Amino acid sequence: MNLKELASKLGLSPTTVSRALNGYPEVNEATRERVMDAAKRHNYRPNARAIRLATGRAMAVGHVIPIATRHEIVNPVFADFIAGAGETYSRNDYDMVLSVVPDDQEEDTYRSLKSKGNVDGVIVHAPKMDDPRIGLLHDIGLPFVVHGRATGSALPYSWVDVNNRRAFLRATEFLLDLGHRRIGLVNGLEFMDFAIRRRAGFVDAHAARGLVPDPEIMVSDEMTEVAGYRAARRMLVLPNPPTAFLVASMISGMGVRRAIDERGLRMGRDISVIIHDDDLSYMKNGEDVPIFTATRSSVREAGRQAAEMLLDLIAHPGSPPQQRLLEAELIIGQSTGPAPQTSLSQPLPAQPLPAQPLPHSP
Amino acid sequence: MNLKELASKLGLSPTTVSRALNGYPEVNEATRERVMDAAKRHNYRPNARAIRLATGRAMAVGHVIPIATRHEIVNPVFADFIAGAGETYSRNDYDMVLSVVPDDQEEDTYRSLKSKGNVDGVIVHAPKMDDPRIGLLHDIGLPFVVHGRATGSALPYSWVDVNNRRAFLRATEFLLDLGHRRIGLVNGLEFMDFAIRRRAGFVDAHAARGLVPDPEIMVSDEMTEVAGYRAARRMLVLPNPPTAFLVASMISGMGVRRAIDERGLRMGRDISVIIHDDDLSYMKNGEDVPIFTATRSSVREAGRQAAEMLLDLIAHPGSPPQQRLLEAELIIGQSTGPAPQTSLSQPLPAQPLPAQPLPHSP
DNA sequence: AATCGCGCCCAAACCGCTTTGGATGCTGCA
DNA sequence: TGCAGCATCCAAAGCGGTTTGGGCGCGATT
Repeated sequence: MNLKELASKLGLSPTTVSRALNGYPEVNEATRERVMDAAKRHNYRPNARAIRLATGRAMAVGHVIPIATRHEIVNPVFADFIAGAGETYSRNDYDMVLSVVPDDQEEDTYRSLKSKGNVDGVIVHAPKMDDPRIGLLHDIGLPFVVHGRATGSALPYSWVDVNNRRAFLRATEFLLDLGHRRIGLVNGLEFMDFAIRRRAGFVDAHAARGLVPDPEIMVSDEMTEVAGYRAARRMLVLPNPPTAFLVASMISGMGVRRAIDERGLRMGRDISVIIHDDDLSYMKNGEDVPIFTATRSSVREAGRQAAEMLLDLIAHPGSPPQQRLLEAELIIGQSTGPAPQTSLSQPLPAQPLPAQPLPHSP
Repeated sequence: MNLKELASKLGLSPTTVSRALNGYPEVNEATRERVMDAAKRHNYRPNARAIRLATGRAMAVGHVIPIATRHEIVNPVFADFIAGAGETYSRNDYDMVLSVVPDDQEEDTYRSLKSKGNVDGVIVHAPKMDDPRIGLLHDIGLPFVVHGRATGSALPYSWVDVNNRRAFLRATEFLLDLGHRRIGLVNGLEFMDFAIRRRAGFVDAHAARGLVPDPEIMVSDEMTEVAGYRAARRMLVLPNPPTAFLVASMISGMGVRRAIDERGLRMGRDISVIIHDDDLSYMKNGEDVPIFTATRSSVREAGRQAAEMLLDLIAHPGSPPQQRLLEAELIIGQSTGPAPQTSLSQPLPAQPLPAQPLPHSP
């Protein structure tokens, strides 16, 4: 059932039917109702391909996911962001198209998306310092919103980001207020923009009290359970181990907790831990009471907002770039407490460590 | 730069240019090269919207992701599956469109995808017993491949699945061979097809040796860290606790491990654990040596194969349904060992449990 | 010499919508 | 009465490709 058939069935021209369905004023209300009714009865749904060609709009938004042989973007955070953005798209009758491409083809994918007209705009994921994608998208004139920011980028651009610096600043202050003076930082990879900002917040909070954090207990690595475990493990066997950890993610935090457990220490009593919680739908930080004290910010909500911003940009071409900075809240859980009075610098009566290679901090 | 412009620049008709670029035989080889060359020089890329309308094909595959207020499909496994499927699509110049919709709109979404012509086929995720989507898609004539199977479905349909029953059968046998007689099952939600099959494998392995597993130590719940922790915790305080656990996922396994650590037990020595490992890209089961003994099967590879199957189905309409059963391999890690000689039924000199509500098995 | 077949190319129809540019008839006002 | 103005509808031209149905020239066949 297409427009022409429906029109002839109604004894009307395709023009009028099209206008009736799309709410144009130059059609009699009685006629419109008749058309609407017939459309529903015959289950008519206009062909999306024809609409796209006729209007010149793709009614679709792209997300490019580079696949590397090394560490991948395809991470749990990404999935939840996509879910949030997807909600917005389907509410607005937009399609979400995902392009999973080898990372050396990412640039060409954006060019192709634009020139083939597959999408009206894109979301840029996981920005790095001086991210080249911003200049590229600006050049080819494809509307975009960055999830995060790209420090060092000269051009203005639209973004939605969490105030990562402030979040880690506050978390660090909270630990300092509890009396902790040696805080281990288990950060994400510090060529990622968000990790850079978190580190800055961590350092600044120290600096504000005349302290300088020890580089020995600041680690930058992938946000996996194993990496978190290794980082914490290494720090805990130092002569002067940290009394608290600030950790980049829930998953890393589980690794940190494992290292703590393994040493026979008790999280929240012997060692405090604060994580960043992206509020993932399938990885809740506890149910009624939070397990970890955390800086929390819903990445799903960020997805919704980024998508809304992009649709707005698409609807109003030539409008200036928009920005939105979301604040993380500090959730107090069971993993933090006052710094222990007794020095932990003496070897603990803990279980011997199982034989495993001890990686060094990168 | 569109076809017409390119044609006039070459002094050819659009017909010939189109044919030259698409490899049709009725064009002189010299002419073809001239066209190819000009297309490259002018960076001509045919408009996807026009192609779709003209050919009547969407050149796109849909994935519908229902969003529930309760437990969500948007899980880590899903993300990796998507990544695998996405690789296949982009290699074949297909788009992947994700529809994130409230779960009560899932059916209408499939209808709409079909009648509006957005996609040429869909992948069905997370099949349940007697899944109604199979009948629906069959009725509306939209090609589809199911990731998993739907026990009880009468119609034949295409699917890609892991041999979940066999995987858990072998894992259970392995534990029984090690002398374990009380094995706790920490399963996924048992209205999901894969969880039903895993349970069957677990039960069948017992039955083959004349054993009947104790329902008291078989739990079905979400595959989260917290749920895994709670399930294991509850079983470990039983008068007759299990000496081994068979666990549905890596994340659940981390919760189980936490419960074990908390009791002061040592995984692999006091308690054995086998998990199912979906081989997620960002959640590796160790690096050189596996942490957990595991039944491993790459969900990403399943995504690739499901996508390939679907594209084949689309390319050959009317061809019979295809099926593909992937076998999981049993990876021996550090989390399993012989059943302890001494009975664990006596209360252990472990740390007291922190006050927390003890949920009962559903 | 007439015809056939083939290689090569083109004009035009078509895909299913939107949108421009009228056409028609009726009302209201000078 | 004449005409502008408005409400309502339609024919046709697009969007940018693909595909059908020839057309033309030339060597080979009869």
